[in-house]
Amino acid sequence: MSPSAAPARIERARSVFSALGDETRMGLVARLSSGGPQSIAQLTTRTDVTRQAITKHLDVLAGAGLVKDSRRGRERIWELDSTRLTEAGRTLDQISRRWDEALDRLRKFVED
Amino acid sequence: MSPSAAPARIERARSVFSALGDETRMGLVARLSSGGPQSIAQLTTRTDVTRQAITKHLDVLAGAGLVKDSRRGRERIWELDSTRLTEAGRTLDQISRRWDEALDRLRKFVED
DNA sequence: CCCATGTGCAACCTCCAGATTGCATATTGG
DNA sequence: CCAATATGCAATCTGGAGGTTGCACATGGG
Repeated sequence: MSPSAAPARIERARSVFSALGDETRMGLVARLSSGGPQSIAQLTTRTDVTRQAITKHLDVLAGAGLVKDSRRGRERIWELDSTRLTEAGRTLDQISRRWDEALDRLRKFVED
Repeated sequence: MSPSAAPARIERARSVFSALGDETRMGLVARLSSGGPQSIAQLTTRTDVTRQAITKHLDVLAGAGLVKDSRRGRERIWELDSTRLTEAGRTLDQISRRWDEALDRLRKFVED
C-alpha cells in the first residue's frame, strides 16, 4: 500500500465532501449508516423529493465511492462503503493537527 | 458544554463539507493550514481566479466557521479555526464506525 | 503630500446541480 | 398470465453558486 501522495489524498477527500455537502445526500448517508442496506423505494420514503432525485443523489454518492449497489430481484439495494468516509475523516484530522502545531510553534516563537 | 444533539452535529458537519467541497476553497484551507495567517492579496497569488472570487470563498469558509479574519493596517488577515474542522472529522468517524458495527452484527447474525 | 497597494461594494453574466414529468421496461406474487 | 411494484431513461426547467468587471475608499511608505 503506497502512502498515497498528499495532493491526491486531499483531492479524494474533497470529492467526498462535495458529495456530503448536500443536505439530501447527507441524510441518505445517515440513514444508510444506521438503517442498513436499503432499496431506492425505501430510501425515497420520508423524503420530500422524487424517487428520480434520490436515484441521482445515490449516483453522486457512488461517484465519490461512498456507497455501492447490488441487485436483488427487481430491487436495487444500496449500502454504505465506509472506506472513503474513514479516510476523509483522517484527512480532516491531519489538516487541523498541522494547523494546531503551527500555532504552537508560533506561540513559542512569540514568547522568546 | 452540552453534548450537542446528533442532528445538529450532523448539520454542522454538512455545512463544513459543503464549504470544503469546492476546489478553490479546499486549496485555501490547505494553504492556510500549512502557510499560516495570510492576507487576501497573498492568498490570491498562485490562483487562477480573481481577488474578488477569493474574498467570496473566504466569506463562505467563514460562514462555516472554518476561518476567521482580523485587520492589520490596510490588510485583512485570514487564519484557520480548527474547531469545526476537528468536529467534522470526528462526526465522519462516528458515522463510519456505526456502519462498521452494524456490519459486524449482520455478519454474526448470518453465521447463526 | 501622493501614489501605489489592499479592500469593499455592487451590478451582471453564465452554467450546471438538483428537481420534475412522462413514458418505457423488468420482476414478482397470486 | 396479469396487475402491481421497482426501476431506468430522457427531455426540460430554474435558482443560485462561482466568476468577472468597474469604481470607490482606506492606508502606509517614501
